[in-house]
Amino acid sequence: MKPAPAKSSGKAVSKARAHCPIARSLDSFGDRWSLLILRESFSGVTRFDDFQKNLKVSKATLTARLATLVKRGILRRVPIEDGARRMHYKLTEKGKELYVIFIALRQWGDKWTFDGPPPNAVVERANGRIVAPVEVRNIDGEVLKPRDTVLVRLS
Amino acid sequence: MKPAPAKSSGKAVSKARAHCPIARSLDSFGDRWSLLILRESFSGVTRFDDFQKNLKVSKATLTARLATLVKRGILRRVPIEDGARRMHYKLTEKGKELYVIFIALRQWGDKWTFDGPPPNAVVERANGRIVAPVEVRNIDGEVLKPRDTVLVRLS
DNA sequence: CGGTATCCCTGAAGATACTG
DNA sequence: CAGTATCTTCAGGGATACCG
Repeated sequence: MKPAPAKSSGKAVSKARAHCPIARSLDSFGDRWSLLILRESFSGVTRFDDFQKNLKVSKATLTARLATLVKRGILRRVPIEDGARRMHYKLTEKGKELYVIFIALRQWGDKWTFDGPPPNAVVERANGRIVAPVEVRNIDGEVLKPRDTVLVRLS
Repeated sequence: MKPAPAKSSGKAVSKARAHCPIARSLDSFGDRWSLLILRESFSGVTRFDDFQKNLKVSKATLTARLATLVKRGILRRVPIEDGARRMHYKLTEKGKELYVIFIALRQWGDKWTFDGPPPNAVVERANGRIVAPVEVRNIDGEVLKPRDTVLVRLS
């Protein structure tokens, strides 16, 4: 496929997106279904059918989203060794490093997007203690606020 | 008169989305433009025209996205006290708490979505030191990995 | 089981023009 | 400056049917 359909209209990637690591991140997994698929992945789901049953997504869409996530290197497609044509979709290292983002999104969503008290909590598996809110820290472990940091271009 | 209009097609919010704090988070600010607008907000931009010039977004779209962010309580619309009809769009507390998410998205995007070395880095304003990678920690400050945590429903 | 192949509908967003 | 209004295009995704 061509990377440049020219045709400026529509969903062409603007320069503002192309150079922004935040936009590039969400372009990698931030669409309607990919993050739900990845949420399932972090819960241990690996099979097409399980994704489909859990998410109630159409098969065509699921196929497309899984293919994209594989192409992006976030999931890996591995055949199950059982003689059948079954497939596993497993998180790559790149995918696993989305973990902190997902936890941060969860914490913010639980805190701010429900009317009542948060309906969920992330807890330690071993002892059930609530996980601390994710924070930005410097290399000394001190918590940083928005005004404490700035972006620099390296290239 | 249909008992269940259902009207399933299109972008209706599925149950999978409605109850998922991750999906709800991205539904709040994860669209094509909102996160770029918020990126600008974290850089100190507050005025319509500055958003428009920096992002090269159409005015209609910018108006719509700003309105949505205000409605969601992420931005606040405040008149500038200069006699003119100028407006500021400022981050609310809810908006400011997106900070850690944006930093995490930036770090992941810089690390994984460029072919060469990361083109950007988040550094401390005061001394230029690279900010540590955001991590998930328990209340004792110990770093947690995906297998160490689980989601529990409170309601 | 794990997909393809169509067909259709919808919403996001660009372009352009107009307004107080 | 800070929007509205209108028109159009386009990609995502549901529904449905089919396949090895």
